Amino acid sequence: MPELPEVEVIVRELKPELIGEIICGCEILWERTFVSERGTLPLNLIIHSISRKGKYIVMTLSKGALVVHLRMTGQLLISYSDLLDQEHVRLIFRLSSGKNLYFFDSRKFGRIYFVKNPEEIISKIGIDALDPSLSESKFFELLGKRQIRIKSFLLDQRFLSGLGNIYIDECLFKAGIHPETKVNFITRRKRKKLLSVINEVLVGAIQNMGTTISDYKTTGGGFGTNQKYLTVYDRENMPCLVCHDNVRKIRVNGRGTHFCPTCQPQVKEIR
DNA sequence: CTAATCACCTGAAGGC
DNA sequence: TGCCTTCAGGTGATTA
Repeated sequence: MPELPEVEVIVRELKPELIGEIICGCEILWERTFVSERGTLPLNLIIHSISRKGKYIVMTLSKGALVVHLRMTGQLLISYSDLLDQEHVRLIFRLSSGKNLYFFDSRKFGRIYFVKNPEEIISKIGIDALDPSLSESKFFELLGKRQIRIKSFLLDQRFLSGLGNIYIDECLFKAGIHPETKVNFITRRKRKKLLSVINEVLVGAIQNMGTTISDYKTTGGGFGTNQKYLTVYDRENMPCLVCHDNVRKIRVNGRGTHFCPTCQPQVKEIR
């Protein structure tokens, strides 16, 4: 569930804790969590910088980089105490200051890659949804004349990265676009609206420290509050907060998709 | 190009 | 209580 805002909050919390630290130990408790050519992490590398692209966390080291994807249930938590006996610990980095960086992940989907160059991973995904260089014209160009449904487009990280199921439903509601609308049927006006809504929704969610539905926790162990402000996600059969029509739930690309049939009318396709 | 399905995993929730 | 089924959703691979 961590999407762009949750990952951004985690990155902001990790920075002051980890930059300058030396990784002096790495214990892998679930093999598939850690991916690298050698299968192990060279020790005594310094953490130089921490950044994010889409839902990936990038930690550049004095040699190579760690790239983390939390997928559904991954959590990065920092603790001085020994949490080895806790459930769902998949990997532990021991740091020079005595701190430990724990990777928890109940569903084991999360991955930590060690690569020479983070571009090996992050060049495969599209521009970050909050990248300042994402102009209207660039966004319009990405949308283009695709026949794909808008929800599928936003789920596909190769076009625009960072949005996941929850924020996509929220953005499409606020932009008044039905999730099954084919991209090429979205007017210029609506495209413009969609981009500004994506910005508002993501920035707002970061201010609220993310959305905690089930597993998400910040690195400090805190919870987000953005779930209090969700308008359609997980509100099936509840009244729309704008028009009081019932929120509907359908499946798009196998994902539960929530929308208001009145605020997000289905576009009549010509021909 | 687009879409559907499955695989990867576990825990929570619902039905009986 | 308890067993069984379904659902949750990020991504990649495979198939239609």
